Amino acid sequence: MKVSELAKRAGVTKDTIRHYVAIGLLDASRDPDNGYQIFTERALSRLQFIKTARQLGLRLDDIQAIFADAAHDHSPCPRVRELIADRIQETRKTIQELSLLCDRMESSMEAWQDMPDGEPDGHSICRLIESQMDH
Amino acid sequence: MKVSELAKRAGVTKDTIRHYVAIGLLDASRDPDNGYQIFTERALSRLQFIKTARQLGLRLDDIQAIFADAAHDHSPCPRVRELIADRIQETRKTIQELSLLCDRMESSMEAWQDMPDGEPDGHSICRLIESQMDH
DNA sequence: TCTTGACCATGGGGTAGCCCCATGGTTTTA
DNA sequence: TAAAACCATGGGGCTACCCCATGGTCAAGA
Repeated sequence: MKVSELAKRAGVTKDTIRHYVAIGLLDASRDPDNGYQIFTERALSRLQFIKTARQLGLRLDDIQAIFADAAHDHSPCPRVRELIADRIQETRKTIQELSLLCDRMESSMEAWQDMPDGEPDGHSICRLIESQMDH
Repeated sequence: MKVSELAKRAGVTKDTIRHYVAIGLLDASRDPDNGYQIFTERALSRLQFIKTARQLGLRLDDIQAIFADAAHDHSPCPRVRELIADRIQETRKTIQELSLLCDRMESSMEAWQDMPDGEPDGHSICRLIESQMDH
């Protein structure tokens, strides 16, 4: 099948496929007449695998490593368990950081509730932000 | 002062300053003898302002806009209130998405608890991930 | 059969906010 | 005076693509 059909069947964009092919995550043969890429059913299932892995938070190079394991007749499963465990930690940390950011933003908004908008005076840029400068 | 001193006093890297100068967020004059950048105390306070704004979740182009307001004798405060309100919404949404991702990862890990690592067989790539393919 | 619209490939730029490296000139210090 | 420290410039890298322009190819209707 050609790239558009693969894209439609997998539910991704052509650009995504082109990207995966470019980095060697997916491979295609070529129609010798016109140079068009030809994908097999196998490519489709690989692409679906990639989609699932992405939904689980894996990165493209993680998925590369998984494919490399499989290609070397080595079970990628232990690696997958580790990767996901790591990703869970990272994601929790990110969530925590974003929560703190949210707190900062909200407490600033609250503090600004009773502050008038500052008018430009040549010294200050924005009174609201400047009022938060020690935090 | 030269770039290193500014960097040290503001608590940012030289590269950060170079970046800000490159995009016009910060400006510097030049020593005519050697072309070195010269920063004023004003640049330092601008940089501190930028740091605070970044800590509040504002993006560099937001900050550009704030400076542009101030430069046009227009109070940036209303804009800042809007920007932060928007950013709060976005951040909440991101947190929600990451929480869902975390849930997916955790429920997968749990489901894999009692699954053995699959051995390569030429058809399957990774049993663990494939077991999640319908979600 | 011709045309026109849909499809394909390639290459390049953009995203956010920097970090890191290499090269080569300058300044400072011992 | 020579080495160490500092400066500027330019380019590549990160993440996972998206979007655009150009130009060739194909398929279906008039």
